[in-house]
Amino acid sequence: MSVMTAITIKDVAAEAGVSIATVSNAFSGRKAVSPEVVRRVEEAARTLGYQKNIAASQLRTGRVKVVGVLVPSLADTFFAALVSDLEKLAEADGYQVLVATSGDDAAREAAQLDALLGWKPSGLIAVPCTNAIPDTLRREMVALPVVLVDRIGEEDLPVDTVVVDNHAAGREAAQHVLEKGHREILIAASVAGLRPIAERIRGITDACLAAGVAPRIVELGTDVEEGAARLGAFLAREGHPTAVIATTNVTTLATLTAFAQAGIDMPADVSLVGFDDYAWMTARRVPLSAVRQPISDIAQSAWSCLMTRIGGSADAAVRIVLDAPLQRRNSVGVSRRVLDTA
Amino acid sequence: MSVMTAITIKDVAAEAGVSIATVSNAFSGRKAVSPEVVRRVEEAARTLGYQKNIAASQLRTGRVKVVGVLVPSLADTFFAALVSDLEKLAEADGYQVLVATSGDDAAREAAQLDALLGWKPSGLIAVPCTNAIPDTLRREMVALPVVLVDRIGEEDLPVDTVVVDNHAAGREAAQHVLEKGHREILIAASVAGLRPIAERIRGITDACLAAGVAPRIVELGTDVEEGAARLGAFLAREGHPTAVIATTNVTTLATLTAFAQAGIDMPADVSLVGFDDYAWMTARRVPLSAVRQPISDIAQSAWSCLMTRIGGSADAAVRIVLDAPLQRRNSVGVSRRVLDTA
DNA sequence: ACTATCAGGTTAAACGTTTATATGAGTGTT
DNA sequence: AACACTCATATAAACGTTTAACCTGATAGT
Repeated sequence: MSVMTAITIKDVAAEAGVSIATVSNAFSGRKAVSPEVVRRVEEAARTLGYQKNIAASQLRTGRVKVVGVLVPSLADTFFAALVSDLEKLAEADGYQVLVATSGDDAAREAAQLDALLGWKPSGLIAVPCTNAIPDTLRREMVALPVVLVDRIGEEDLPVDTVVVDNHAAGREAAQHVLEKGHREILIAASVAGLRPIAERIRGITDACLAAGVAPRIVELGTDVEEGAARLGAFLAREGHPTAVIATTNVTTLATLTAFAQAGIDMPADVSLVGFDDYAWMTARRVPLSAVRQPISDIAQSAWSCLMTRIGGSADAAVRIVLDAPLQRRNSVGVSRRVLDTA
Repeated sequence: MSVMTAITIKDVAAEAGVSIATVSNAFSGRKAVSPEVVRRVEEAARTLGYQKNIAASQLRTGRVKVVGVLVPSLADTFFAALVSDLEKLAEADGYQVLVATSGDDAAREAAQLDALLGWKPSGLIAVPCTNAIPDTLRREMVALPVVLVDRIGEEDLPVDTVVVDNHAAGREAAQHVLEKGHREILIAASVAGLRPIAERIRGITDACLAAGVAPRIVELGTDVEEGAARLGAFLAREGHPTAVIATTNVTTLATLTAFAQAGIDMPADVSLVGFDDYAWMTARRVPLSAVRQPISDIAQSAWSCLMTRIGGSADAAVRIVLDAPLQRRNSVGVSRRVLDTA
């Protein structure tokens, strides 16, 4: 065992007694190679433990089966699940996924994007962290297949987008609590400026206004602890609503935490509609009613858009809008107002 | 806008009126370049939107700031959180992370490992999906810095490992429920054959046996729905224990789901100690007592081991064992047996 | 029997970097 | 004025792969 230099196609060629071109052809199958030689090459590769150097390969061909995926955070279950699904789809198509997280910070997002692009991936799926599309990305969009997901701040983007019908989702959630007689409704938003959140809020507000009710809004941020503290303070200061609608899974958790800390019983004291749908929401004495984002459909749609573009399609950009249906469970009770008058 | 070929260092050199070597030096700083030229190069790069081709760079140098991370699944919060932490640490050190998931399938694991290794990363952090180390990995371990985390089936591996003291964690959980007077204890295991799970079970069993109690075990697998169904069936068939100790976050969720479905009140009817510690565990009327795995410490340890190895250390392999302390909250009640005799 | 085709193989060039080596222009020193 | 020395820049080779172009027999068609 000498200097331990990596095994290249050259070593395999020597071991199999053929030229390197033949080895390459034997692997890729682009040119006919006799079965006997293929066997020798494969055997040589196996005994030597040969691994193709992807960098060299991609340098030569200019293409590589890699797609970049950029999300705000893997600590948020929604994005982790999304990436997980994308990864499975990618694997099925023989692609490798390069994951980067922006941490909801525009500067980091730009830096991560640069790093990602350095790999010259064949495509990119991104959940921007703000409404603004980073410059690097905007420039790249014309040349590189890009699919934007979830946080889309602008209309008429020149790339495919996959979003959820946030307005409808908000409306449905609001209608549900309104039907149960609630009139004092609080919206537990994460960051109201974010487009999807703004849409959800608008959906809720529209439905409420149609029923002559004015909902209130509190911003809880993107951290559970912090959000619980803020909501706790709000409740102590402003008094309890009869129903809360949370607009993200993080605010749902923050709300539940605040309820637990303040000894608020759900749904007896306050009702709640959560957002997103995870196992922990049903693993409770009172299973949560929640707006279910169709994560695997989102992943599926984004992936097939990307594959179509990588396949060379130059069709006009499509905008896929998916439904986020309300899962009615037991966390929304009939309002006391209704019960009393009954 | 002609044929849209990517911008290379050559274009930058032409634009700045210098040679490509100077451009390279201007970026890397390995050789002195006059400030004026550096400025011109940077400006040229900016106006052209130049992005270094990492593949070419890595081909030439043989090194690249990338580490592979292989975990069983990103859908499991534990691994998602681990990857998230590793990603942050990597970014701080200027490394990119290549994520792959094995889906708890040995064949997929081997395939993903091959794909990962094709990038010739400078290191690898892996959570093997079974007790057995894949051959590819075993062969690579001598040349490539590797850190194994969590699922370690063998002792005396030639690489650094980071694990949790699972035996102690199990013991502590068991002692807690024993102290509260419980004698009918059920272990909700995921897959008893997995080394960390086996250790946890052994820890629980040892503590129980010392108290003259024989715990029972039920295997629930790695899926929440499935696990809840299995536990439901077990409970219906065998009757209720007074306390359940879950050995993973998934089995914790499965147990809670089964409790909710069967209308079992916790802790009045049955007590529970969960595993791992997430926001949803405290966002409840009865916050869960659970064994808290120190995820960020695990990530931190694994990362610094890897960096040391990449730095060239040839010290003997270290084995880092971290504590997983029990978080005592309200899901373990005093057993009825004790209450009655009091 | 001569040519066209084809299968199976080789040679060499190219991809975009980095870097060892060469070059050349200043700047002191003698 | 000749020399050594430094500093900034240029030239060219190398990394491991793919692939166009070329070569050699063998087979088939006329």
